[in-house]
Amino acid sequence: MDRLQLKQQFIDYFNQYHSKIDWSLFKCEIDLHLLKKGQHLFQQGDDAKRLYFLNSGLVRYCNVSDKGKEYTQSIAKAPRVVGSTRAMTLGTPALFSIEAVTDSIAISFPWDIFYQQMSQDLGFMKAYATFLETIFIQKELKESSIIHLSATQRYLNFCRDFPELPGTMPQQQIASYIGITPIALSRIRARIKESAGSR
Amino acid sequence: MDRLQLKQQFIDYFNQYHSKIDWSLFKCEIDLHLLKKGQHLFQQGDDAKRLYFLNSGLVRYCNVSDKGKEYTQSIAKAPRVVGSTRAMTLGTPALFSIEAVTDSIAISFPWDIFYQQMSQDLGFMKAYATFLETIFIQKELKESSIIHLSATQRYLNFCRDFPELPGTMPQQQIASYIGITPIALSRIRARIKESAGSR
DNA sequence: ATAGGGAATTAACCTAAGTTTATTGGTGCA
DNA sequence: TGCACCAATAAACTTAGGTTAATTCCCTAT
Repeated sequence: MDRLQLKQQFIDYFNQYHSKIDWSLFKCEIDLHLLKKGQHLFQQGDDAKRLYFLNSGLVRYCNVSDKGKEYTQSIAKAPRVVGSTRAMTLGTPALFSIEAVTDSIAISFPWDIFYQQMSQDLGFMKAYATFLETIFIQKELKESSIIHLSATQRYLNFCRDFPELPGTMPQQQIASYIGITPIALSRIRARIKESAGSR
Repeated sequence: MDRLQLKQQFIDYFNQYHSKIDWSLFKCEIDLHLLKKGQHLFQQGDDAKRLYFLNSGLVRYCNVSDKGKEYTQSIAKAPRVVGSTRAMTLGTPALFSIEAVTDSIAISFPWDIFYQQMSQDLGFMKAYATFLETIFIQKELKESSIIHLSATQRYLNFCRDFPELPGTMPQQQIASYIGITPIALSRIRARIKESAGSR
């Protein structure tokens, strides 16, 4: 799998959002990231001014609060654009790390150079806007689920949305995605199993 | 205050995100909304395919869950673009209502016509992308505050972010913004007052 | 083969917030 | 003037989830 192919996967992915993008503007240099499970694309606090494209694998966005609580904000499956919108656009340090849940492959390029080149193209901007709309809507839904649903229901939804993950991903990380402690998740799983058995 | 002035306020607002927007493309018809406190721009479940611009006043985005829990997702002060990104772009019914917290003035136009006209212009698309980046980042921060902070801390932050609102806005609504019941908020306020008195 | 370390489970206890119900306090309206 | 209604508070009780600590299980490295 060479760089050209990886780059083409990125282009194919973005074309999905808008078909008329002038990719001849895209000239910036590409970095390659081969991640082993547990390795990071970048860490909370870094200047994460690059745009990453996850060619294969699975990553999670996680951040640690002042009090040391770890929280998995988001889980992203390839193929997908990943990175910190905030860090890229405002130039502030990233508020989360991106960590490989499974071995993963990604490419990246400096956001400001890439954006400068591509923002000349209307097609790209339309695609980018659609991408932003999509991730915004996802965030709204996640917020709503945190507010309105119980931890049990959020776990069941997690199993529905990522059926391949329970078993693969450590339960601590699943718990942190749901917003609870691993102990609470363990209790919830026990209760689910029990009520399934008694039926 | 006539329509032309209200439209100009919208244009000024958007120019803030990008200065080179070709507003001659903007030809669609404008509706005017004069809202008394408590009235709605649209309601949860409506086809909210319009973009609204809040010229003056204050609104809240609120949604009611299956179980009848009300939650205030967001509070917007004029001048600001408001509306449901999801309902506009996907054409699905709105998941929240927009309600005037104080008497407010807004204008609106059909999103699809507006977008079709304005998306011809690169400057507009850059402004729109920047707008989306901004609201996405705000959502990320709100999610983080829900997960990592206690209700008490979220209340204190609310008072910091909207110093004019405690006293103006009913406490039920403040509670629903923080994600707790009015009873819980009342308890929290009592505890704060008490610990302030004992100091 | 075994010792050590992390992951998951379980139990006991604690705390924040929800629920129910009752009381107080304004505000508007007859 | 007083009634009615809603907002806010308060008290009593329940519950979900956090915290601490002990136990088991499994995997890896020696």
